[in-house]
Amino acid sequence: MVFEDICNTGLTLGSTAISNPQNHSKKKPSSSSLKPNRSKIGQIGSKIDACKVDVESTVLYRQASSVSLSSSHSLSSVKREREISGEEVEEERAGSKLSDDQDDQEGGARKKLRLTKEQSVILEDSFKEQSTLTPKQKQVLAKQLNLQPRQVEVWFQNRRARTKLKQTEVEYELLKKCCETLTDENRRLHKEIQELKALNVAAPFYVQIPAATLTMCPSCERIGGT
DNA sequence: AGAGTCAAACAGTTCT
DNA sequence: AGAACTGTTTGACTCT
Repeated sequence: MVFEDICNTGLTLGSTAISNPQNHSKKKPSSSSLKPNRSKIGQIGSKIDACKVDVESTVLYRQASSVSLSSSHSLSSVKREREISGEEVEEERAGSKLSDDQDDQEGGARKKLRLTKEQSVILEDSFKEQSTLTPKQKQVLAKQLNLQPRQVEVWFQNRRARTKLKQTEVEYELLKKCCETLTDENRRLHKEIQELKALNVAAPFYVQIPAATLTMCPSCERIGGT
């Protein structure tokens, strides 16, 4: 492989493009302090919809989790079980009620929706085919997944952003390797020059041309003719 | 649409 | 064992 092939990514080595924006650790705050800031009145309608979905999914998530937690499985298997039971979750999502889950919503703390395995698979498949959706495709997919079109839209936005981030990380690693290789090569060549110079000083036996006809370039220190 | 960000959910590790 | 802490993933939002 040629260096140009590796290095021609069109990227600049800016540190801001490399840093991971998600690496901000936070202590888990108390639920009462977790009020999302919602300032724009114009978006309240859609947010109410989103909240409703979250609340609904919370009920279902809890139901799925409580079953798994009663067993002796590890946390990861709990998650897997929840994903496996996605079909039930999906069914219940459609006809869920809010009334019997008021303890969860005390203080207005909002739980986060997690997509089921099936929903994720379908979204991933769609993304593989096309990374952007037409409004029509969005509608169809939302209906198929029993989600709000807005949720599908947001999922695609996030997916694009995170794909790009991963790609950037891969390219950064490639450029880093490329840079290291070039540095090594540069070091090696400098050393070689020094050795040749030393050799030249020690035994200039090969100079056959009369010294008077030769000139030395002051910058590159090469010997040339007149 | 993309970038930046927040925060819930989850996973792994350390401490008691 | 389980509480506490730390780090990661991901759904959702705002701003440009």
